[in-house]
Amino acid sequence: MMTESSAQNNRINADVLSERQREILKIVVEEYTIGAVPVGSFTIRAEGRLGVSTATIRNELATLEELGFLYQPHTSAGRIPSIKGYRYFVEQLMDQVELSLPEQRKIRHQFYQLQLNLEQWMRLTAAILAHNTRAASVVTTPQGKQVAFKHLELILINDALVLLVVVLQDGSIHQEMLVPSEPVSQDALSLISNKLNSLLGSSALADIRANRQLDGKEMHGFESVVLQRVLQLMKQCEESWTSAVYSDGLENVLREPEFVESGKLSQVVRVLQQRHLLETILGRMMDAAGVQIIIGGEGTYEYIDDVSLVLSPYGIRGRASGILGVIGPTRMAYGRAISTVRYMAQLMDSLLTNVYGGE
Amino acid sequence: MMTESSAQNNRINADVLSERQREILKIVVEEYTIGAVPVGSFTIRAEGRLGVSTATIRNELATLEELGFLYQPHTSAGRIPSIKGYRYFVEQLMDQVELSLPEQRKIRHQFYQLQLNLEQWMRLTAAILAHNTRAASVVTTPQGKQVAFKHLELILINDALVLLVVVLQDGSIHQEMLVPSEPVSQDALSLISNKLNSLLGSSALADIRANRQLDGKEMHGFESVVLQRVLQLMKQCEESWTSAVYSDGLENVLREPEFVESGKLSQVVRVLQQRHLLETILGRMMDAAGVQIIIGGEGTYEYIDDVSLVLSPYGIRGRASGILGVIGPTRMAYGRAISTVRYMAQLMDSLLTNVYGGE
DNA sequence: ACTAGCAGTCTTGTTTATAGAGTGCTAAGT
DNA sequence: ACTTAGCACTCTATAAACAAGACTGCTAGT
Repeated sequence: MMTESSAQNNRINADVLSERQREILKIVVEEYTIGAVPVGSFTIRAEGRLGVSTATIRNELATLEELGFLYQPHTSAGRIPSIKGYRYFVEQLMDQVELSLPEQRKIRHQFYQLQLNLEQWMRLTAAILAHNTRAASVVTTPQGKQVAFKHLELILINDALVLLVVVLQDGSIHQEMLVPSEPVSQDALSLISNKLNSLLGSSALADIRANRQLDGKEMHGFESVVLQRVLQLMKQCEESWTSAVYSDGLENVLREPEFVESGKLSQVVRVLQQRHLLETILGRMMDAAGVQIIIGGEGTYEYIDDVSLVLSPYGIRGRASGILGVIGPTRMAYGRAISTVRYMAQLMDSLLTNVYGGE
Repeated sequence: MMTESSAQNNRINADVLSERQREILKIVVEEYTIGAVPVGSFTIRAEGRLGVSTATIRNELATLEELGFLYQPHTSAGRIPSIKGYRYFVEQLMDQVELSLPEQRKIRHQFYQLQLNLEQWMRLTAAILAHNTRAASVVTTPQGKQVAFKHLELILINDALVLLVVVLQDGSIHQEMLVPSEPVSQDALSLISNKLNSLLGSSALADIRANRQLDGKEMHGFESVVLQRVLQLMKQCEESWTSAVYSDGLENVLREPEFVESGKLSQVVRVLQQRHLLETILGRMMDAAGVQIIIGGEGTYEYIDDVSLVLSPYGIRGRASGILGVIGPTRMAYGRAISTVRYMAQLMDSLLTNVYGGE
């Protein structure tokens, strides 16, 4: 028996299948993707690409099933691609097409209408992914490899309340309210922020911690409160790398026939809603390069079957990265999904590099 | 025939029903809420609160149906509350209980563990609402009645990029990247931000617009770019009042029997995902006081039937307000939902007033 | 090596029968 | 004038039986 394929070890030797078997497998996947109905020999024959009879096709189908690329939900039904079948399709059979130029242009155009606002970019990316693939999309904000301080600002809201705004190196902004133990003036706040800004410079969290000089300096009460909060904030950023998750197109997926009944929709919703699931899955993506495909949970993720993910890291080479991609039924149009995800990742790469990468 | 009840005009005269009819209607709603199965005379009898025979109950049920409080999905099935029935239940019959003190304490405790961070509050509120009511929750950020400037900051990211951070009166923070036409220094940026900060003061958008003085002042290129962006940003805030929507517990609702099949789940998803639907619904809530209940769309919202909303505005009296609440099947536990929504709204009121309200 | 033909298997849809839930009505009781 | 026991009736839900159809796998012939 062949070893099980998995996301980690998923290359399937191309030679195990004859050209005709490859063609048949391809047709099965394509037809099943369209119709969501098991594909039989007559349907394949009707496709016209094969010049052989249904009997021959049946023989090949039997072989493909034996090899684990297809299965029957029951005797006397057509064939459905197995996870292994999808895997083979994706790696060996699929027509790798790029998004058409008009589509690319249209997408770029939508971005150019936006201001230089990361949040809007993420939202738009999620919307485009969902719309183009007719699946649900996920986009996480790009996060710097190491958390480093950039700037802080203290703003007096009223005499009992101070707004602390911290800007980190990756451009992310964090806010928090502070209650000073005694009334302060905006001038006093400006002094503190100037001092801390020049003190902290652009240092990474580790550097700041190491810098014993900070303790040495005399800090009066509120100053050290601010410093503590800044450090704590940076620590939080370091720990949870998914600051925000944008998602769109859930309604696409709940129209799919495999989700209308059965609890399978809840798998998608769970993945999208429960932060730690998403972190588990996306966490393993971070170090990968290019578009990654997880088909039907593929052994590693027990809680999702019948659900596939097409994901890609994106960001600025070596400095910051996020994840974007789509989630849909195993029976998804992988070609379109992959090309869309790849294009969006590249687009975000270049947008981010243009804007932030000049350093 | 009676006039249709609606969210606007929904008081139903208490006198139309006898005490026994009221009791029966109450039992029907309660039982149906639990079981999701049409309630028949024997079930009502078994409840034990009524000392009469099933035949008598049947007569009363027939009357209640005639009056429009109940209906049968088909002859020889039990009764299901109609929208009117739910309405009457909610207004006249329901046991109005507060959240128990231990529950209140537990919730407050969760908040006190958080920093003074609005975003975290919103998230927690959404989580608590969803968990407590076993429905999906929605929370929108409180937004000031009028958009007013508070502070801006310009931070040099690199020589081709400037981060603009704008803080508005309601404490909301907005960021955007700007590309100066020619390289600038941080010192130059500080000059600009100081100038604009003192110029704009704490003025509302309308005041700024009216202030022709701004045009009069000579502004060199980048300075006016910044000003333009600030104004545009404030305009956007004024137009769309839902800056962010937090939601949780969608998985609760998709376990409900009326949603497992049929397209009814998509109603909930649509309301939660599609911004403009939410704005339509929540928009009418803003001026109301206290907990509002929309049952099964109730005529006004055609796109939702079999879905109910329990919502409440919250915020700082007269200055800022958002909406929080839950969305679930019409067959939801209104008592629990209402008491939870009310408590959370009050809690947020007091938290916000404590922090921001001191002005 | 391929294919026509066919028996066999399984699903799906339809029909029919049955049991059960619940009603509405009537007639009798309080 | 209510209330209630009893019963006929209706409709659903479930199961069983059956026919039609979809595919297959196999065999034998090209």
